Amino acid sequence: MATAVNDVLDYLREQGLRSTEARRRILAVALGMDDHFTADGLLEALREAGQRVSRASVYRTLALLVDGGFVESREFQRGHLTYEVMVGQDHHDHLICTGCEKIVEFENDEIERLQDDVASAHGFDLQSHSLRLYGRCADCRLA
Amino acid sequence: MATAVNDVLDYLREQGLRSTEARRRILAVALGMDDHFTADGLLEALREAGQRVSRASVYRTLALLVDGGFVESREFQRGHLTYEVMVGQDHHDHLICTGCEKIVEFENDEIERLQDDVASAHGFDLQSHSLRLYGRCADCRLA
DNA sequence: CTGCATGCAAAGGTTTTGCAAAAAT
DNA sequence: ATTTTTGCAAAACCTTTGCATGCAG
Repeated sequence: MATAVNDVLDYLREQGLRSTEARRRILAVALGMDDHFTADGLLEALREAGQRVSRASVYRTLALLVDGGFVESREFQRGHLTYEVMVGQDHHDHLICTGCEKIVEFENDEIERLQDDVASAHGFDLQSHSLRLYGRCADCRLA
Repeated sequence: MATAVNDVLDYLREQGLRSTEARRRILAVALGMDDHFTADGLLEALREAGQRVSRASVYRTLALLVDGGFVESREFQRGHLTYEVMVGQDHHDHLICTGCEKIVEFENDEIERLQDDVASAHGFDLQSHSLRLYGRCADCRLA
C-alpha cells in the first residue's frame, strides 16, 4: 500500500502535478480504504486519523485518482458517488443487495466475452462497461 | 398507445389512485415519447402540445409510471434521470457511444442466463440488473 | 518568483417536498 | 364531505467552482 502511494506520487510527477501535504494525506488514507467508500466517508476517515484537509481537496484528489486509473467511481445509488481503489485489483462487476445494500464483487469471463461480441456486432469499439446485478442476498432473504 | 393510456388508467384505479386532468395529460404525452427522454424533455413536449402541467406533477406521475412498471428510469449521466417507456417493449440493455452519446439497445439471452447463474452462485435472488457497454460507434470512429 | 493547489463558502442543477388551494370520488 | 392532487416555491443534496491566500518547484 505504501508502494501504491509512491506509484501515485510518481504519476503526479509525470503529469507535472505537485506533491502537496494535502494530497499526500489524502493518498495515504484513500489507498488504504477497503471496499467501497464515499467522499464523505474518506473525509471522515481522514479526520479520525487526525488529518485535516478540506472537503474540496478530497473531491479534487479523488478526481485525480480516478483520472489516473488508481480508483474507480460509480453511482450505485442516485446522487451518491462510490469510490473503490483499483490498484492491484482485477476487474470485476457487482452484485448489490436491495435489502442491506451489501456489495459483492464477481468476475465472469464468459459474460465479458459476450459483451465484446455484442459491441462488435453493433460496430462499437468497446471501451468499458458497467454491469450490476440487483437482488436479495441470502441473509436478507432469510430475515 | 391509446390502449397503453387505458392500461395505466386501469392501474391507477386498482391502486385507488385518481384519474386527474394533469395525470391524463402527462400519460398521453409520456407514453408517446420515443427513445429515452428526461423529465424536462417531457415537460417541454407537454408545453409544445399546449398542455400545461407543473413540473412537480411531471415528476410525480413519472414516479408512478415507474412504480407500475410502465416506464423505467436510469441515470446514464450523473444527476440526470432518463426515462423510457417499457409498455410493449422487450427487456434490453444499452450500448452507449462515448463520442456522440448515441444509445443503442440490444438483447442477449446468453448474458441474461449467465447473470442468473452468477446471482445464484452467490446466494442472491436476482431482481433486476443494469448492463451498459460504453464505446465508440462506427460513425464516431470514422469521423 | 511563478503558478498550481488549498480552503472556504457560495453556486449549481436536478429532483423532492411542504403547504394551501383545487379537484376527484 | 373527505381525501387525494396540484402547483408554487423553497428545500435538499452531493458535488463543483470562484477567489484570495499559501505553498511547491
